[in-house]
Amino acid sequence: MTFGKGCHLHLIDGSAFIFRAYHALPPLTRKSDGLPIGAVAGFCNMLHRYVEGNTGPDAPTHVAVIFDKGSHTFRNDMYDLYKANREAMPEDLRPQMPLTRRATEAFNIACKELEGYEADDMIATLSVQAREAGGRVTIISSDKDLMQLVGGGVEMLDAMKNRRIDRDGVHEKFGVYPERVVDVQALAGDSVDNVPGAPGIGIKTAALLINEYGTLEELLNRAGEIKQPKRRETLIEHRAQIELSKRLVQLDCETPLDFGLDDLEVKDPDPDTLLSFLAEMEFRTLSKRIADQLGAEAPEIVEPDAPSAPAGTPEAPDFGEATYEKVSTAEELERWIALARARGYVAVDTETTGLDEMRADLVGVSLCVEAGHACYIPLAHKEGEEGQLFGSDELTEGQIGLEQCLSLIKPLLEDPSVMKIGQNMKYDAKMLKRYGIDIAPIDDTMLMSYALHAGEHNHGMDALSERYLGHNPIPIKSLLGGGKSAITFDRVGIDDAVKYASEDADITLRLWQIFKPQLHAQKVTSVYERLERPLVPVLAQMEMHGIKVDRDTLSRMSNAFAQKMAGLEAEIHELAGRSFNVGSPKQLGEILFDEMGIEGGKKGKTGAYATGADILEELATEHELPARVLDWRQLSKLKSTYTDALQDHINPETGRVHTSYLQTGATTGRLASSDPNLQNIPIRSEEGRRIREAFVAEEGKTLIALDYSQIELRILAHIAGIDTLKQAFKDGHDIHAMTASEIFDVPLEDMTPDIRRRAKAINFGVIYGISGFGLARNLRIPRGEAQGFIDRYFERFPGIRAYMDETTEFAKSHGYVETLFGRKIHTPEIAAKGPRAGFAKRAAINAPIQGTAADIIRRAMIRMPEAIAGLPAKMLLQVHDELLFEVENEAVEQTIAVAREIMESAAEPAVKIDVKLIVDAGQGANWAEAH
DNA sequence: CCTGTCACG
DNA sequence: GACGTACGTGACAGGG
Repeated sequence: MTFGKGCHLHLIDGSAFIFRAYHALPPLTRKSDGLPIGAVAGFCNMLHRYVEGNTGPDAPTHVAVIFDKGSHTFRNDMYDLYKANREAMPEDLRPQMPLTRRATEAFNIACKELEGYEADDMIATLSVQAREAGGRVTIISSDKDLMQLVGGGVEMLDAMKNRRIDRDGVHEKFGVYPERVVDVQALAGDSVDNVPGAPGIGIKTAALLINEYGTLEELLNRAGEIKQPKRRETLIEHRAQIELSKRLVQLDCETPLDFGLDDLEVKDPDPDTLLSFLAEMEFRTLSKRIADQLGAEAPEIVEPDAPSAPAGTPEAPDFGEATYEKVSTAEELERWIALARARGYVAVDTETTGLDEMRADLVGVSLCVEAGHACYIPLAHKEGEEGQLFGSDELTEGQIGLEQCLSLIKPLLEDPSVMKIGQNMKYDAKMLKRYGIDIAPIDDTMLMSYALHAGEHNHGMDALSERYLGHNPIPIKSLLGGGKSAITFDRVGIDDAVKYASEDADITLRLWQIFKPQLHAQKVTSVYERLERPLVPVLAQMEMHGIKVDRDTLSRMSNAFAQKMAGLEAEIHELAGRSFNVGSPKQLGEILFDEMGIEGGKKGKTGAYATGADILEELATEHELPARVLDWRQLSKLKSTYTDALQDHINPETGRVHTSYLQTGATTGRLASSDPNLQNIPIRSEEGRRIREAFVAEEGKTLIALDYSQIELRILAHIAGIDTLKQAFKDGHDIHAMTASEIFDVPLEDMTPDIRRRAKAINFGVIYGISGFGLARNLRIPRGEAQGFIDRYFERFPGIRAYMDETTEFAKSHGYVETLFGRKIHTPEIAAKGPRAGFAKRAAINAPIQGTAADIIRRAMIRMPEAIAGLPAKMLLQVHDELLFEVENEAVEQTIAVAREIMESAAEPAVKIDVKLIVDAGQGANWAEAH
């Protein structure tokens, strides 16, 4: 195609791309040989993103990436100090420069440079040629030196901010239009390029003067007329320097090019060339992404867990060759502490007698400062051979005393200039806190893995070690045994303990070295630093506070449940005609469908009849027995899971229940609670709700519950941009009634509870990635009817359908979805075939909504301790959209006000949500009252 | 150890 | 055209 009218030339400032890529990424190296590769990686990513974005009316017909060549140009001949203050190119960038040229060629984009000229001059020349040929030009750069070229079909595009700069944009920046930009620059000078200009005159003054006198020449000729004496003298005195400056900033539009515009025509990349280049660079993610898009097979790249060393640590020894030391004297410990201080970071792991940090005792500490070089400090190992009934309580010889070790190590662990690295640091932090150590600052490999790989795999150390280091750690079972005969870590022989504990610290350090640069490369640094890491001390505090649970209340309820269950059991046996285990679904199924001859029994994959609540409920309309079983099951659940089990979780020392929050448990960013799970305490049934009466405030204190009202629907309204929903929230309307009114054409004043209930189910369904089947089951209506509701819903809210389609498309092309705060949730199953694809699709639709809500409450929690620091209040529990506090009676109102404000504004300033977040508050002597 | 069931948001 | 489906969790009991 001959370049002419209707053509659109894109000129990419290659150097700008490279430097941006270089500074935006950590110093990545190629795994196989340690070649610095970060800038090339960033460059390729930018190029790829650029190519991807080339759709629509602004798509180019011609394109070139223009590079600088050499450092000596004609400007140095004019002025030997030109760009003389530039720092030398970083050592690790230099070898990457030729690779960026190869990258450009691999993408099949014209790659041009010219000895003795700057890229800017070539860009100027090409722009002028294109403009004269009647075409459009977009210069992809934010370099202000290029602004003089704008106009007459030439625009600039700041790729980073995705902002187009036209003549008005230039005027905004320089106070003059493009044709006078060089005049302003000549006066103002440029410290970056070492263009002198006129001393004391900046862009503002320069623009003022140029606008007054028209041109630089006119200004210099009539400089004597200037009223301000200082300016007048400067201009007269430095006239030569100003004129030189103008020649320096003036771009050369007549560089001798050995190619023409027609040579720059846009071409599709050749998959083989591009993919083999990416493979050579060992860019795994990008290769895969591009291969998927081109419909080609991604070439194989050596796995990171292959024999080669992890990035940045080419000298890391194999685990087999690692040296693990036992530290048995204060001198040895001091030497390790010095090593850690010298490094500025140290991996730390604590060994204890159990998994409950509130009750376990510290047994030892391991440290690692360098891959393959770690130590273990045994502190409380006891004598006692295997098989011996009672171990002696004598401490094994050769251990530093606990007190001495703590006093030596405390300054290191609390030193703000030494980073402490751990796997699941919350555990170690809580443990150490009980020994008077506030460990900080911390990095956590488990949380890094979560920020990077949520949805891909779990984040336990064993899994991470195998996956990223290709090494299976020593199983703890091999030291402790299993089952009843399991021993605690203090009974493990010190030599074994040294191997195990040192290895854990070693693995942690190696994982850290791998994950740290990845955070940056994957753009999840801020997720990790703002949403994950700062939550650790907050959760640790909450868990250590615990919540007071009244044993007597639970015990009384247990007895009452037991009595009722016994009555029901007798009734059930009577109805069945024989006694059987009501708690056995298998036996129940046989009774119902074989012995009693009820029709419609369905067997699951195990061959047993299904007896779920939904099935029993259907049967209950006709039969008495299933109805009784349902009652029995409810009581059984409440008793075994709550009234009985909770009592066992009351810590004898504190009289409180201390849950443990798992920060990486849910893929979406939600927390999970365990041991016990305090996020599923009953509330929906009246009988179950009473269990909350056992969760009480201390004497003289009150429990406060604050929960976000409809947070997920509000987020949906924002993300999908549904104006009707936004307005309804703004007006404080009943959102389910409003939805019902919209889709069922019922005026609000005629709303019935049943119609509203249906709309509510649809609203929730939407959040979950609605299906006709799911809604039908939930509402117990025919599938066709449910589908009709959904169809009307989408008709009424087309934006929701669009959101769903866009989200699934995004998941398919990227392999992940994102929350408003940049949390990535990977969706590897999205490409699956069959029913798994359906699961993955709905999960992908739900994840940004649920995840954004999770991010918001996390932000509130992170800010909360400081906000309530002056109040006699403690944050105790989080239940996804609710926070529970315990506060002195007299400060209840104040605490509600403060906490509510933090929660309602938690998204800000990072994200502005179109719908206001509303927090409801309740208070009382127990959780039932407070909610 | 896995499955079914059921408690929560 | 059939198939199987609401999203995210954890604990408990039964049964192999």
